Amino acid sequence: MNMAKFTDAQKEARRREILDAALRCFSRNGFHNTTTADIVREAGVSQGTFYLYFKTKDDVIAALADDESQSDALINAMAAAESDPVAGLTVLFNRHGQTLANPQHADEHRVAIQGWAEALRDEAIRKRVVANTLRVEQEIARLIARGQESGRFRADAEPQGIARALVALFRGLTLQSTWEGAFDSKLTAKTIEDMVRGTLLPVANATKTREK
Amino acid sequence: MNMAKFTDAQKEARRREILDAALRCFSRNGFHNTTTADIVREAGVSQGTFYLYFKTKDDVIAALADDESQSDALINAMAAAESDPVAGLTVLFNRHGQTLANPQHADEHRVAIQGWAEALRDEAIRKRVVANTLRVEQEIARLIARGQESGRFRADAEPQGIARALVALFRGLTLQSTWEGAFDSKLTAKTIEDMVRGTLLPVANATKTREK
Amino acid sequence: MNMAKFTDAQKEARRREILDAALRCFSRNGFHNTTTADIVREAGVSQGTFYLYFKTKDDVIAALADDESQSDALINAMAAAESDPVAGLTVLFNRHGQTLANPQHADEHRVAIQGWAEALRDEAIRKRVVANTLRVEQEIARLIARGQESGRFRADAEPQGIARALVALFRGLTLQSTWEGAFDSKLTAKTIEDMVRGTLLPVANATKTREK
Amino acid sequence: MNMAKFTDAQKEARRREILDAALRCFSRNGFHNTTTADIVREAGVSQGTFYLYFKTKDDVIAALADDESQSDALINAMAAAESDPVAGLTVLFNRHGQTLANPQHADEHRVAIQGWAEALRDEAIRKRVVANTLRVEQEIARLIARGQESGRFRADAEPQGIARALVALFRGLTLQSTWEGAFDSKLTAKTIEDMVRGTLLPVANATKTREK
DNA sequence: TATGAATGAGACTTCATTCAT
DNA sequence: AATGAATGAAGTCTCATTCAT
Repeated sequence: MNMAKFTDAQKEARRREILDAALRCFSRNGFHNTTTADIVREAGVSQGTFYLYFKTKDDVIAALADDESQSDALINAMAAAESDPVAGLTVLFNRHGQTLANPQHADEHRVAIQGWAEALRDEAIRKRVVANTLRVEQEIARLIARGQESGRFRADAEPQGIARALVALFRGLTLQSTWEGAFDSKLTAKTIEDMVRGTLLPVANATKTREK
Repeated sequence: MNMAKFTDAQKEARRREILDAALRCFSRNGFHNTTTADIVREAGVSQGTFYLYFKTKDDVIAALADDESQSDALINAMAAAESDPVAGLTVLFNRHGQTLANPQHADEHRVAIQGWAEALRDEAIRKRVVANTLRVEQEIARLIARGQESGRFRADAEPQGIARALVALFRGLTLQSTWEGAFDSKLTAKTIEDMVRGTLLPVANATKTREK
Repeated sequence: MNMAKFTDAQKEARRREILDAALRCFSRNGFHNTTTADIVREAGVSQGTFYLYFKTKDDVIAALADDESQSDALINAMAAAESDPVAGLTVLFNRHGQTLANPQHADEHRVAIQGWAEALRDEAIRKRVVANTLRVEQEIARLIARGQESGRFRADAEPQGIARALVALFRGLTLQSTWEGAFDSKLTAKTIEDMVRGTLLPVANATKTREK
Repeated sequence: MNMAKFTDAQKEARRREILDAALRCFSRNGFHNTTTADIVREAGVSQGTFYLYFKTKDDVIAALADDESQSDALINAMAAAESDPVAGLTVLFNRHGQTLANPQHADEHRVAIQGWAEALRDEAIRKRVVANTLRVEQEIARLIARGQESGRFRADAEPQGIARALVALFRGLTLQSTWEGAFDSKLTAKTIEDMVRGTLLPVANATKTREK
């Protein structure tokens, strides 16, 4: 017999196809109202093939949860790369605001929300989600700390608490923007900026900003 | 003739029992991993009885979504009742922070999160959740507006945007506190207060507070 | 305790109401797609009351099968009452043709057909239907025999066989007229008359008739 | 790639097995007292397999209704093939009489009767049954018309009406022969022949026949 | 006599997963 | 590596019937 007919890259590509198909299905109908039959139909493969790439249906959910982490991580990386922490935060906010308003990411958001619910009952998923949350929080806290070190952020702010609040805020906004078709991203962005400014910037700066 | 065998109150009580049982089950295993058999076992009634009080299993989910609305409404009512809008907001934050930390409300939060996911695919649930969101936002926005009228909040704040952000923030915190066993409510409460203060209070006040 | 609060007549009236309600329901949805809940709703009584008047749901079906017999019997009685057997048969045909075309009897026909199917699996119903069939056949055979005795029908006709064929014919026409909205009763009546004439009347008569 | 694991013929055979099993079950207990579990047990397949070949239980009923049509059509085809219309009718009568008396066809007749009842509430079935009825009527009417053209049948007979009456007659006889174990097919056949003769054959012929 | 809430067996159907080809 | 027919456990919901009031 000939072994390893397919390269790893080919196999990975196949896996991705199935994963993308699953994402679309899950977004449309939710995890539990999506059958493996739906997924394979959407992916254009057979039932048997599905099980060559995933051990169970829950496996797919977990794999998608990882994906989500990766995209978040990407955003963070970009933000952290900025040398100016204020600009870094701005990049972070804008990026996130854009994905909220961008219909192209709608599927991912819809599936992410379902993942949050799933995390309640699936230990593996929960661990991934929590770990991801902590990681993002650390990134943001570090940005804030750098801003404090450089004297541009108030020294008495709590990087940890603020970071956590910001992640929570983003998650909540994801919910709202996904439920409602329209989403006033400008108003929201302004509010967040105000909040962050009021909390992080020294009074003098804050005042100046307001007076603009 | 028409001697009502059971009063409406009795029937409502029965319904509540089933609803509470369902809440416990859903909290434990999630909507979709809870069978009607689980619910009736927990409630101590027969399968048939369940369908005497609910048309379908999804009906229970919707009913629970309503419940959630009611409890939120209660909180708001109390907050709005305060003559001092600043105190009103404080009541609101404390209340919410307490329920987050209170294990007694854990079931409700766990089910609420699942409801958010469910809202993505069930129009009826989505409408309820969105309507509830708007209602809460209005309440908070009104509190803020009253604070602005009395000159205690900055006039240039956007009540609507801030209210929306606060609701989002609360939702996100609900996620985090439910996933992680422990939740540093003190740090979180302080952060939120800071955020709100920095955003709402006039600079002079904000500064004073900070200096305390 | 006071016994016999209701007279038999009152009880019978109540029973009839339920029976009529059941007939309407069965006609609409068939025996098996009609629930006892449907029947009591249509009759305006409670579930419990239903079981005061009927032992089981099948009981209702049997009772309706009897009803059918009675109405058929009525028709026969009238036909038999005619002193002239030819006129008697004519009455019989016309009566039957009229009920086929009459929408008022539609429910009864629809339920009768279901009874035929039910007779296949329910011994009690089958016995009733067969007994009824035989009785009607006897009546018709007797009419024919009387016609033969008076010399108006051909002596070599087989009353038994013809009677049986006529009953079969009527049943088949019931099917067709019930399935199809419209029913050309005139053409059918003429055909039956021709058939009977050709079979029963002496050649001379038959010819004369034709020549008219 | 797309190596058809099973040929269409194999799949059709499997479908037939289930269909035949269903026929036996329906014949025994009726549509509504036959469970899908009964059918799959009789067919020797699993529940899941059943739903691989039929969308619902009602689907099976419809499929059987079609089968019935086909067998009837077969009979007609044979009758129509006869060059002599009188002989054609005879073939038709004999065929039908034989299946009535033949216990091998008992199941089909029992199920056919149930289909008649089912046609009252299921539009799809009704359409099939009515269409089938019309088709058979047309065939018979054509036979009669051919007989008239060749001068062997009376010119004043109404092919349409007679055909319709004959179909009705056959249906009614199916009922009777199915309810009662025994069925005097000889007497019945003779009666039908007499009826048809009396109606269709010219007087001279009719008389001659009688005198035989 | 009348009510209608309660019951629970059982019906239909779905679906994740397997395995022979 | 790929297929897709087969499986059967399990889920949701219905409904004839009972019984305490």
